[in-house]
Amino acid sequence: MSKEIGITVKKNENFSEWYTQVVLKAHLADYAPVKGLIVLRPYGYSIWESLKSSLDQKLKATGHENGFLPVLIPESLLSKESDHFAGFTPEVFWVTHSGETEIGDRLALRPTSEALAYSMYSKWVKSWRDLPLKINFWNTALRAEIKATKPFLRTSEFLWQEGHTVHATKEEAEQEVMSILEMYKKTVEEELAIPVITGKKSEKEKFVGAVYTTTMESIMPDGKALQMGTSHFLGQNFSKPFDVKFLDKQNVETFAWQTSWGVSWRLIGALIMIHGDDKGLVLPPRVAPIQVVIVPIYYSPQDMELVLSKVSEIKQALTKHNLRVHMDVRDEVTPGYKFHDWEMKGVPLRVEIGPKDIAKGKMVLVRRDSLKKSDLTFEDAENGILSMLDEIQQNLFENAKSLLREKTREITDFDEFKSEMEKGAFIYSPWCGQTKCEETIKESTGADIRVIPFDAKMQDSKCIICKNQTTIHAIFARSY
RNA sequence: GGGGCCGUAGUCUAGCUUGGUAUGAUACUAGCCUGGGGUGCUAGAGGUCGCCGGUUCAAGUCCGGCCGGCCCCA
Repeated sequence: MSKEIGITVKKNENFSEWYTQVVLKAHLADYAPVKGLIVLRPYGYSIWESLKSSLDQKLKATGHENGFLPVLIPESLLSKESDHFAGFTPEVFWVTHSGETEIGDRLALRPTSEALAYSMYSKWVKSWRDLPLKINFWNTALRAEIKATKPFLRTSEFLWQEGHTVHATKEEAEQEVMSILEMYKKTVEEELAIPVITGKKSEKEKFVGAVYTTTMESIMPDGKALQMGTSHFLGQNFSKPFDVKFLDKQNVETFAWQTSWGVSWRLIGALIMIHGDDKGLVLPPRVAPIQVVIVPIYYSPQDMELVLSKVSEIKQALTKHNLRVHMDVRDEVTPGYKFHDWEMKGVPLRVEIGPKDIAKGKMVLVRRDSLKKSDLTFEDAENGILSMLDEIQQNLFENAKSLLREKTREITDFDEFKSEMEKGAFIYSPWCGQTKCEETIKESTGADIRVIPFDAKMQDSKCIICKNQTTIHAIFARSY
């Protein structure tokens, strides 16, 4: 029937259009009236909630607390750290009036909260006993996107968390940077089933104001890289202008060492791109708002009663295991319609129960990842479904790892580099460490350094551009 | 950053060249029929034609500006 209900383009034929359709048609989000802003619908927000809850637990378990910061930051405060300010100012939204009255010190809608948070921290941190201070904020940030907006990937306001910590020593702060990055990696790999590569950003690509930035990066099916999260070592770059200092055990006034880090709903964008297929969204069970959908099938009122009571029984049994189960009892649409509908929405597992199944004592299971059908007896329902969900989660992760492998190359010759980059790839190449060579690559290929992986081991080699000796192995890619 | 395209009911769309307040489908509501891969019939309801201005007796249609969206190439 009407094909417009479903996804009308193939993922590998028009990736961009496919992505937009999945976001809208799976009811993840919709466009707001202002350019670059989206409304997150309950189905999309639920994914964010799962991700949030998983990360929040880990943060709390490691001594972080949540706080809340206001959205308006006076320009005078935002501009205190000059590099930081210069980096963000092109995309800041400004509030210039309250009612009809012009505001003298105009107010920024937070592009990030370092300035505001640290102006507060300077009041709260006086003694070594006040440290470490580890506060996380679940909020949104606003950065004006002039062109090329894309739901979840590039929006003028985005949901995220930003953590801001203060430490007595450099070592402790650097440990924090790494432990957060590891926490992010674990969360993304285990919950979203997306493998990431962790490492450092180059000087050119680091967070403005940071001493260095660590990052986790992944590659999308179209060959473009996506930054999945960052954790920054700020050193004393902010504690000095914002006066975050304390008296140490020797009664010496000392500037504190700081970190900041964040992940955003961009991760949902990655999830859509990595796992989705021609039929729509494919969700890993861990974050799926609905993990199991049960479609009852019946012809007569007698069958209806029989089927619905069996379906409720199964649903109840599964709910006891904390599974998110939905019973699709709509009678205005046919089973076939429901099958397509839930496939588009990416529900990991579908259960069909009709009179024939009840007669056989079995139900039909259909996996969203492979679309394979199988039987399961009612007695085995709970264990069978639990283990199949685990299998789906695993399988999605394995598929994503294969994608990453397929798209990764190791190249030392620049001509080969250029032709491979045209296809879209993660390219490991030796790099001398100079911004000049990095810029040459950017100009001629559009690719930049996504990450200098921690685990990239390389013999002494020659920079792909200037041929100077180096041991740095960087990953280059075009990016979102 | 550069270049194309688009905006009419919840959704998809005809009408625009050649001006006269709008076509069809789907979804929605009611009743029946159906139901294991996007059911069928009958009736009903649903519209500031993105916004503002201009031309005109008359603008969805022509002109200008703005807002919003999509795609392609750096």
